Amino acid sequence: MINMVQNAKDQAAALAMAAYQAAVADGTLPAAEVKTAPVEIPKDTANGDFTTTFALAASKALRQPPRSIAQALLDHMDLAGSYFASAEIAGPGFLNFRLGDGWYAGVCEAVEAEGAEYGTGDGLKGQKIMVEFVSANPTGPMHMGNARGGVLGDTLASVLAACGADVTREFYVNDAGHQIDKFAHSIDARYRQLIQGEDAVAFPEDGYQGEDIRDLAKAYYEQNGDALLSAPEEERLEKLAQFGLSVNLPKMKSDLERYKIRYDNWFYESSLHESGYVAETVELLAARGWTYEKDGALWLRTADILRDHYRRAGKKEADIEKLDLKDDVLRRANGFYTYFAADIAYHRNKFAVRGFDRVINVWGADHHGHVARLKGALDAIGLDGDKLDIVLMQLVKLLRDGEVVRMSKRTGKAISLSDLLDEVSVDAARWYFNAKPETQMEFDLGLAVREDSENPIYYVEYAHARICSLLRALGEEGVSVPGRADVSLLTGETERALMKQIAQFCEAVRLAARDYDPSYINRYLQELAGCFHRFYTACRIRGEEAAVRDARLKLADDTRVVLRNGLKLIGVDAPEKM
RNA sequence: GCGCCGUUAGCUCAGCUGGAUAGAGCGUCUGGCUACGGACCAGAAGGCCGGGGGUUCGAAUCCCUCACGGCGUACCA
Repeated sequence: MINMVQNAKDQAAALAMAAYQAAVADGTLPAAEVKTAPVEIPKDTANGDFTTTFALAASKALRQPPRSIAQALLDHMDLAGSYFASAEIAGPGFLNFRLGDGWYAGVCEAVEAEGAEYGTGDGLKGQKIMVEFVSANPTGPMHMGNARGGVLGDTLASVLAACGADVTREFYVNDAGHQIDKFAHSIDARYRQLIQGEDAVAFPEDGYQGEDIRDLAKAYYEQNGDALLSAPEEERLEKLAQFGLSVNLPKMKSDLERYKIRYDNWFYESSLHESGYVAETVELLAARGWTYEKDGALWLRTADILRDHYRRAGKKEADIEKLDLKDDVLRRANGFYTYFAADIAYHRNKFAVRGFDRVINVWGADHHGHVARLKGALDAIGLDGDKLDIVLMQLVKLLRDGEVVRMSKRTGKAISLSDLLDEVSVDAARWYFNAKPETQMEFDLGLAVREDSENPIYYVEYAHARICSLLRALGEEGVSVPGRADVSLLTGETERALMKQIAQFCEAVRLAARDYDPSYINRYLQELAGCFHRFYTACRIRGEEAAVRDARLKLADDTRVVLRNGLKLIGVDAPEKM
């Protein structure tokens, strides 16, 4: 992994520190406890390519005005053999560095050397990480929230893998518990209505109203007739639930694959119940003294667990009281375990059985109340809740021509993921939904088409297609991309800006992984495409003198590689023609 | 009530661990190839960064407070 931005930052910091030491040695500056020199990239290139605020930050400790410190640094600085061609003092005491030819050459060499690997790193090497995302209830079609969570989780997994992590993508199938029960009762009612008439059978008040439930009942009836009608209720529900899942799960898988999402593992909640792992986990909590019985149910002392946790974190007692912490039921009076109990078991399995170093869950923000208690429960069974990271994603507000559309599965009026993909291209949807997790998004179906043509994805894809077209045109004239080119010929503003942007790719990947925010890649690519379009407008390639032509051609090809790498990271095609 | 997230240009959103004159896209307006793809480029207009305090050389960024919006506060998941 070659990160020329980081290299330059490190070098600028080292140069500043060396200059400071030299200035101390000859008495120009007083000795003081000084940390490393902070290095930043100025927004305006008129202020150099890199800058250090050393003089500003150290002014107080050294008891000298920033500009005189900066002058002393400059007087004691030796740029020979460095990436930098010059340094100068500006403003209140910034020390600005300007990059030399060697650095730019290094950027192009890095792309040349690493190719499809360019941008990847090893910062997370050796880390076994799980990203669990979507995990939608298999009781109905996936909705817009899943469209967002799907992109976020999948792309986050890609970004982490690009940083060297050993990543597993997982879908948790909630094929047990109350929701499935409701699902079964709903299909059962529709099935009986089908045979005995709508009026003869009451539909459960809290049942799933959707048309898809009727379809499932009808499909079962067409395949198996009315024999089930005379079976005991328990058997009927069991059979119908299994039938429903056998239809819905493959549909979910294929919808997700259409969305270019493939999981390494589909984990079934039912397996945790069947193996006794849920019961065992609850017993473990009981053995450690974290449970008690009340009203026939088994409760977890969540309030105590969290109170301890907040105390350790230094939260004020009065603030803890205000939280009004409550305990949770693990096993109902009827003997069934709650979803929470299963979830604790599931996460225990992730760490204790499968040995993940870190587990990331992408959740809708409506689940945020669940975060602290799940982490707390993991602590309570002797695991480390801090190894579980929850990415809370704000929900997508669905509008149709400015009016809010309810996303509930119960009403059956939700717009499903597959409906969405019928209206908008997969790439456009993937680009659009790859936004910062905490921003609330609005998605207006009435504007979906306009949204599509305005989508910046086309700006980025166009840059890639343009380069490919250029390479084709030159190839037909017998001109191919040179192995090596003299990058020092590329001194134009747009050329240098493009090379600097290419160098930034490693940073974009690193930040996306650090912040669990893969939308860094979108913004980066948009900027890269912009740099390329400006370069392309300002600089001709075809017909230029051979050395210049080759250097520019090389730069265009490097851009193509980075565009392709970046688009691949977010699961969007890099078209050669549009 | 308590808690989490948010509030930046007409709209959708950036702004990395506090840094120089707050940015981009869309929309509006004005320009730009007989030349490698005009799905492009250049320029203009458009901002008390929700309000008010505080911290310091320096705040959109950190702290406090208020307002507004979304969400949560289940023997649902």
